[in-house]
Amino acid sequence: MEAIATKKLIDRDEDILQASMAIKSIAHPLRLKILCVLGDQEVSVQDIVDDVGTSQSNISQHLAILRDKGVLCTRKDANRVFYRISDERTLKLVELMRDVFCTA
Amino acid sequence: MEAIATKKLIDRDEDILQASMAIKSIAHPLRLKILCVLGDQEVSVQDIVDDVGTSQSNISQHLAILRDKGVLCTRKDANRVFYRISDERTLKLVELMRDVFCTA
DNA sequence: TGATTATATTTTGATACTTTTATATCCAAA
DNA sequence: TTTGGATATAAAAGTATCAAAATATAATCA
Repeated sequence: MEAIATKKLIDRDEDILQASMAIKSIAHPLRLKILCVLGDQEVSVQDIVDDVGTSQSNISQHLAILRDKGVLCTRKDANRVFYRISDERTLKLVELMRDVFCTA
Repeated sequence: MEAIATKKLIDRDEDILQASMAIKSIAHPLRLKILCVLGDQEVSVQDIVDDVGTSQSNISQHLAILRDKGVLCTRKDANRVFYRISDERTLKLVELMRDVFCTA
């Protein structure tokens, strides 16, 4: 019972695991909101805290998760840290998620 | 400190919650693999079990999660149930996830 | 009817995740 | 060199998720 004209999605289990872990880091309301607040810009932690609206500690921990998965990267300037989205295609991903899941 | 030319990603908290819940249902290795096995086809539970490789009960639980979030839909034929991906754009999403997160 | 195949649901114990609170570190300005 | 703002880390407590096992439902067949 083989597929006839199936597009290749992800075939290696290793890749499936890696992708699922990265997606998991995005699949939390606060972390998805962080991505939406960042957009294509560089934003300081304090500004993210103000926009997203939870404690600084909580934001910092969620930022660490996104950073550890490679979704975000940082630049330090004096005593402030600026976060931005590492790969601009991540924004396309968020837009597509919105199109598919938010237009009910 | 306002953004100047930021694209609108997801602005309503309600939409962010809905999107994050749907993504969360995909962000598990077995469930992502189920999507990859399905592709654009309709596949029976038993065939999914054979392809993905875990117990029938476990697959059924994961299918229920994807079904409840609207990612999958079903058709029953006699005593078998066939699953397919509800919205074909979900496949685009998986492809983009693969491109962004699996090409390191 | 009784047996068999296919799928779904419930329960349980373990593990992982999230939030909160408290504390620590880093850096610049005074 | 102390002070205060900004960020990170740690520990604790609450909550959610997971896989496995057992059980249940539903359709088919003998």
